Amino acid sequence: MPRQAQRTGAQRATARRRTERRQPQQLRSRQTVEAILEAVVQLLQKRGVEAVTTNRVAEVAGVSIGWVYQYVPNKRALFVALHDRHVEQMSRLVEAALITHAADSLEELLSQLVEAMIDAHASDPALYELLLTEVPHRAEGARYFESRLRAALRLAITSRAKETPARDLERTLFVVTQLLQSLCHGAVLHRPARLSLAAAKEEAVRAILAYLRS
Amino acid sequence: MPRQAQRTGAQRATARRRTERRQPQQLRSRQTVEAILEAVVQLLQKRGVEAVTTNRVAEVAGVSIGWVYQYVPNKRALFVALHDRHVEQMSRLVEAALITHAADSLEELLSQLVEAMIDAHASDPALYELLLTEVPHRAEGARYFESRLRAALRLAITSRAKETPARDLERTLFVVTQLLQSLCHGAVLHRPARLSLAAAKEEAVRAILAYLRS
Amino acid sequence: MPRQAQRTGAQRATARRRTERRQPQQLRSRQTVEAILEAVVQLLQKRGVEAVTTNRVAEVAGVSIGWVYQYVPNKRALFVALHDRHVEQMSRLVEAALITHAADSLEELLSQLVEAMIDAHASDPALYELLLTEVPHRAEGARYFESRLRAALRLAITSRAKETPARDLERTLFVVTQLLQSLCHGAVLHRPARLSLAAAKEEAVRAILAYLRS
Amino acid sequence: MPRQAQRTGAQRATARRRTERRQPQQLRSRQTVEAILEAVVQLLQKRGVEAVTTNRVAEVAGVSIGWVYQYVPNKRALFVALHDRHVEQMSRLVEAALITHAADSLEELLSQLVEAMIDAHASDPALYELLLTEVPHRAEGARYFESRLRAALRLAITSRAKETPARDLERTLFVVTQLLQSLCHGAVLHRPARLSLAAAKEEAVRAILAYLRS
DNA sequence: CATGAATGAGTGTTCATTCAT
DNA sequence: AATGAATGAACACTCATTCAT
Repeated sequence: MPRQAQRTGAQRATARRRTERRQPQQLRSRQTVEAILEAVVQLLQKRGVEAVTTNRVAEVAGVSIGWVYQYVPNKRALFVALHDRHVEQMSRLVEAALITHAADSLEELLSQLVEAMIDAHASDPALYELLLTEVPHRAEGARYFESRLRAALRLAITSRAKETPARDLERTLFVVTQLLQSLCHGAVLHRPARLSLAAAKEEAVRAILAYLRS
Repeated sequence: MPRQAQRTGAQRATARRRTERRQPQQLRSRQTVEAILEAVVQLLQKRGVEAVTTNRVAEVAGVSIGWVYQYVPNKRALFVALHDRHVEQMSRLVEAALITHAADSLEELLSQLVEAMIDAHASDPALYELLLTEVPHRAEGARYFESRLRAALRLAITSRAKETPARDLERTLFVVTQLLQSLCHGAVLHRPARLSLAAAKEEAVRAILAYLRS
Repeated sequence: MPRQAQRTGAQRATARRRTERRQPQQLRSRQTVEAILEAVVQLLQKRGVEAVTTNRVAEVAGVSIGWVYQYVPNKRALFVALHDRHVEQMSRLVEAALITHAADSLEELLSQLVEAMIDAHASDPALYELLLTEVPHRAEGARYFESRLRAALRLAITSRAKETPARDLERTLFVVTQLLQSLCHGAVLHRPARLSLAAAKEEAVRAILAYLRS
Repeated sequence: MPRQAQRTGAQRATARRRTERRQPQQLRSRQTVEAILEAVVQLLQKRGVEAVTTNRVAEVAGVSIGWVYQYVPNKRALFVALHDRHVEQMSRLVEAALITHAADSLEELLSQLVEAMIDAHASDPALYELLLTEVPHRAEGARYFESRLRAALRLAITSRAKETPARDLERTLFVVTQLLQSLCHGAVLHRPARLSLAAAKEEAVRAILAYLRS
């Protein structure tokens, strides 16, 4: 993830206590940030974006408002952190799948990738939608995710050169990255009622393969 | 787009004076709304979402704040209207292309569609990105656009049955709708530096055709 | 009623058209004011004080907002006029009873007075209470009513000198005026659940007579 | 006075920190509320109801507007609190007199009651009048005061049974409550110029006794 | 470290009032 | 005469943020 202006506050705070109990503090702050983000999610789910106020977040997280400002420089950073966390989770998912199925066929790998990405969102589509539509977010986050996804796919495709006709890799990666994302995203959020989730997954893989093999 | 509660105020006012000056009033209010939305866009571009306050919008639009509230019931509706307008423009674009190229091949049609959709956003990518990331919007808008796009594509595909192998239309439409959107959207906003816009367009068409012909 | 700054607007308007159609105009404006006040009452009853806005009053009265301002200089005057109308109605009631029962005993007269005043309010106690508690009103109105009531009672008592022991008339009138008002008012608005309206009326007369005869 | 929703905020805040600084906090909030109400009174006296805006109240009270909203949920509650405070003061006055003069005759007690109630208002009749005519208030407040006054008078009268002929207590209490209130109220606000305050007091007692002994 | 009392700038919105037609 | 479109001052209220303790 690119350097974040928003983390500066927390970083400064951390810098201040370089010498002693560094590790425990790290853990502590990680946990605190996690609790805070969880509070944001809870408020988002139960009461919508409008209900997300810094004071309420602190209350739900069970910490004081002052403590929140030790880790998060301002409200916006709260949302940014939320998106970043999501991006990080998704990236890890993708990378894990890539490694786990390094020996499998492209079809198998894509199938697993689609499965993982869809399932990650399907557990709470409403929250995911809220995140995309109502919670302000830097496009940067999405771009960062795409760059990691692209890197992963580059590896996946180049290491399986024989399965696909040789073509401009840059173009291919751009397209595959978009397809993978939009088909998973669409399967969860915009799938027509008459299309089952399983069918959507199947078709997503089909589409990507069709492109790669063309 | 589904009927909008937000327009009701103006509609009621118009309804009251059935007989005289109907057209002028219609135009007037249409123009006013347009001026207001333009003011929102301007503020968005020049000073970001945070700067969009109802009073500022009125000022920039050159109307009184009271007048704004005659046409827009609250701030949120301002953003909704902005998204709706965008969705409407895009829908018209798609439908126009469909009709204009009714006699052309699928490849030609898709090519034109991609061209039109990309160009529509490429004029001000920053604004488009802002709209998607920072300006809160009901997912409904996107879903409505997709339904119109899907309807258009259904027509395009079924009327060219011989060009593509027969397959589950529902699945096909779902996929093509996603591909078209994400490839255009991605070409404008997430295209890697090394990929030209023209190349992205070309590759988008390639990808969709590859899927359709598979 | 003392000269009212609030009527000035209407008076000016009337003065402007001295020469022609004087009578019809008079009637017209009287009716308009009446319609306006009726609209205020309606809004008061159905939706509370907060709902009474000049624009809504005009709408309910079926006249234009500009037309309202021809007769009522500002919102406050609307409330003042409402109170004034009420005071006028009550005053007339008292005076009519006085004249109608000029030949009757003091007891009979008081009985009729109490009956009339209570009945006048009992038809819509809620509205009456709203008028007293929520609708701002100059104390002047109440004082004016008291002065007319006092004058009426002076006539009633002095003309029946033999029925009561001679005493300081000023004191007597002050007390009787207060008793009559508060007992009627109280009978309608503050009567304990276990006390019937009839009993309250009876007891009111009893109390006033007891004082007068003491 | 019935439990007030308006106080809940402060109460909850106090409850949260059970162990320490309880008393100071209590005092603090009590003082703050008092300062706020005093500010309302000041604005009322000097500039009228229209001048009472929440921001101005905060300013005059010497606290921040945010702080005001910690104790008072909305503007209306400000007025309600003002009335409640007044009702509470009057009730205490009545009850204190009742106890102080428990051993005295009914005449003496009534005399003291009248004295106390009139003096309480006579210090600033204009403010009192404003409160009744311009400051919106729930009728509930008045009813609550009457119920406390009635309870006090019930005790006073039943404990002096030999002084008055036995009669329907409910009726008697209703009447005496009204008389006491209206004569005191009237003595302060509606007394004719030619009647001294002392005379009004005297006559008030006379009237109540006359009724009780009849 | 950690708190949470206190702040007050800034917001969305209303509605009394005017005045060109 | 009569309208009602248009105004914009003013308001109630919120909430991100600070800082003394």
